[in-house]
Order: sequence, then C-alpha cells, then structure tokens
Amino acid sequence: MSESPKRSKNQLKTHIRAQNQALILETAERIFARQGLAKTTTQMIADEAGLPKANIHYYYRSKKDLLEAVLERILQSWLDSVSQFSEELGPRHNLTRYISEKLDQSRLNPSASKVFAMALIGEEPFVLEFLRRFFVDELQKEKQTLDRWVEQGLMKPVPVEHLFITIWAMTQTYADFDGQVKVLLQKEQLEESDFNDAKEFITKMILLSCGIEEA
Amino acid sequence: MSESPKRSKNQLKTHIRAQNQALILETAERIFARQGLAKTTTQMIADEAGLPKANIHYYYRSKKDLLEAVLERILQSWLDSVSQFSEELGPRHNLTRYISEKLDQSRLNPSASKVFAMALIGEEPFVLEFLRRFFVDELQKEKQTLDRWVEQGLMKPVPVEHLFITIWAMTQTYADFDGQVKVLLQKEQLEESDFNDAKEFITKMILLSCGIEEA
DNA sequence: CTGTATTCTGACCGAATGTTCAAGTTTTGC
DNA sequence: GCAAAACTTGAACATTCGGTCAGAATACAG
Repeated sequence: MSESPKRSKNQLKTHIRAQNQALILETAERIFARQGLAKTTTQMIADEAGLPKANIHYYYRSKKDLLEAVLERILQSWLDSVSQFSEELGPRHNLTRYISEKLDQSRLNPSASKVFAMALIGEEPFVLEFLRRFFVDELQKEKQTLDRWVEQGLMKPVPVEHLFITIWAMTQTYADFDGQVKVLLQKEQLEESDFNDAKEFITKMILLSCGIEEA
Repeated sequence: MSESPKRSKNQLKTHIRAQNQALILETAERIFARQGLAKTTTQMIADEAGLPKANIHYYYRSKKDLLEAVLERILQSWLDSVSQFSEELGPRHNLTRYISEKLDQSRLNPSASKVFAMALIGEEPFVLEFLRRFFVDELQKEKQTLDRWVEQGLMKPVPVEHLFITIWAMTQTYADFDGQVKVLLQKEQLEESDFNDAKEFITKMILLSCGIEEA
C-alpha cells in the first residue's frame, strides 16, 4: 500500500487538481451516458467518484459547466484520434480507414459516443457551436479531396454531405442505440464480431456507392 | 360560437375524454421532442395545451404514464402506416418503398421520430419491450422474404439484421439529429429537396449493396 | 516551522416539480 | 328535472436537486 518510492519533484504543483478533475470527468461521462443528461444528478457523480457533492462543485461551478467540460474532453479526444484524409492514398484506403476508425471509437468508448449523441439530440448549444467551428471546415476540406479523386477517375461523383451524414449515422448507431441493436440481433451483449460484420457491410456499401468497388 | 347543429347521439359517451386526451398527447409529444424527456415538465404541457396542470394528472396519473401513452401512440401510428413487404413485387420495389416511407415519416412527423429516439437512447424499458414484441418477429418475416429473393437470384445475400439497422440509422438521422444535419448542410431549415437527395442517395446505396442495381 | 494557498466537506437553502386532494362545475342517463 | 358520474381546478405538500458557504484540514513555499 504505502508506495512512494520516488517523489518526482516536477509537476506536483496542482497535482491534486488534475487528478480530481480527471476522476470527476470520467465518472460524469459514464453516468451521463447511463442515466441521460438531465436525470444525472451531481450527487450520483459524487457517490460513484467517492467524493462529497460539494467537492464536485468546487471543481465545476455548475452542472452545465461540468457537462460542457465532459463534452469538450470527448470532442478533443476525437479530434486527436481522427486521421486526416490523405489524398495520395486514394479513396478506397481513406474511406475504409475512416469507417473502421469511427466504428472502433463507438465500440471502445460507447459512453463518449452516447453522451455526444444525447447532447446532439437535445441540441445543446455548446455542441452545435462546436460542430459549426470544427466540422464544417473539415467537411469542406474532405469535399475538395473527394472532388480531386473524382477528377482523377478514382471514384464517381457523390453528394459529399449526405455521404458523411450517412457514414456518421451508421457508425454511431451501434454505440448510441446499442439497446435497440442488441434486441434486433438478439444478443445480451455486442461482441467484436458484430462490429466487424457491421464494419464489413458498411464499408462495402460506401465503396459501392462511390463506384470504387464493383458489385 | 354556440354551434351544435347535430348531436349525433352515438359516441358522445366520453367525448370530452377522447378530445382532451388527444390534445394532451399531441402537445406532450411536441414538447418532449423539443425539450427532452426529462426536462419536460407537466406544467409546460399544461400551459401549451391551455389546461391547468391538475387536469393533465386527471387523465394521466403520472408523467411516466403520459410518456408511455405518447410512445404507444407513436408506435401504433407507425405500425399502421408501415407497408408489409410483398414478395411478388420484388426487392427493388419493396426496398425503395421502405426507405421512401421511412424518410417521409421522419420528415412529416419529426417530433414522433425524435421522442422515440430519445426513449431508445435512454433505454426506456417500455420501448425496448415493444421492440422485442413487435419488431423482432417482423424482422424474421422480412428475413425470410429476402432469403427467397436471394434463392430466385433477384438479389445477392446480405446480412439482413445489419441491412435493416443501417437503413433505420440513416433514415432516422435526418429527423433525430436534424440540428447536426442543418449545421453540416449549412441550412436554416431542411427542405423537401434535402430529404429527396437523401432518399435518392440512400436508396442507391442499399440497392447497390444488395446487388440489385449496377454501378 | 510558519504563513499562505489550496482543497475538503457537512450543513443548509431556495426553487422547481411531480403528485394529491377536496371542493367545485358540467355533463350524462333516465 | 335530478341524481350520479365525469370533469375541472386552485391550493397545498413532500421531495429532490443544484448550488452556497464558512470553517476545518491539508499541501506547499520559503
């Protein structure tokens, strides 16, 4: 138990703060996903984190602040983990990787996915603003890349907005509506193989619709 | 104002009841969709329906009862409006119609769509139970029909569960996450043409992936 | 070791909200 | 018309929940 072999004297400044904030954000994300944004109480988060409620409010003034911090953390991790489209690698490779990464995200971090979907469906201003600031530009860039691939005859022209909306919709579904998916697949729990089946099916659909793969 | 030209003596029994329940259910559905299930208060519904709050509780004992009544109404209307797959008409016609009808539903009754999605993402036991009772059997039937089409060489074999999950995901998205869609399409409001674009794109994707349409 | 900054926490508060109730009013069946 | 049933509604209640605060405890710098 009593282990402190090396007191690395460097960033002990607000060591406690960073540690507690991380604990609170992780716990909050989990409970927000499980209970819904509105039904989640600061008391629940406090209990599950093993902290008194007042301590939560010491780090995050209001529940809204806490939710926004949770969302910001999610979005930041997504921005970090998403690969940019690389024109040289061509459409097949890029689209396949994009779908694969999105489904992996849904599978490996379902809480984050679900919290984000809840915020979206509830039209939290914070999230819409974030989309406006980051993803609209992102989409424009990807559109240009796709246009160039079309010019080079590597794929057929497609409505890029709808392409990305549908990819988003399909990949998110497996995390966001997992209750429904479990019922339809008649499984207690989704396994990696289910995600792989989905990955294969969705990828094939998208490649076909872009004229990259032949039927 | 004082109009009662013909007192059709038949179903005046609980005329008032039916009328008020309809008003309450419609209003509740709208506000549930706008505010979220948990944030919606009985007071809001009362105000927007022009009734005192106690009157809402006269017809629906609890908020949970009211939500379930709203959900039941939505599901019933869906069951009524959905066309059965008809084997003779073949896969192209049936799938095209199915996608078209689902997108029309999302467009023409976005509140219903959104409330249902909120209940699903929150894993309301009522909805999951309903899915289990109705849609699992439904899916089995459709699976058999598709199998026969495959045998007849009218389409290629596909993972039917994932086919329907992805169709569901894509068509619902335009209603459920319309905030996000509007941002990405950079529109103030979604128009019928946007839904038609989506309809065309999704239909083509699905037909291609079933080997019904050539690239 | 000492003073300062940071963190911790039990107790409390006010507002909001679902629900009940009892006393009214209207409608209905006869 | 009349009694019973159905409907209406203002007021009140109990509970829950987000948020505050003051003072105790702890960590930290010099």
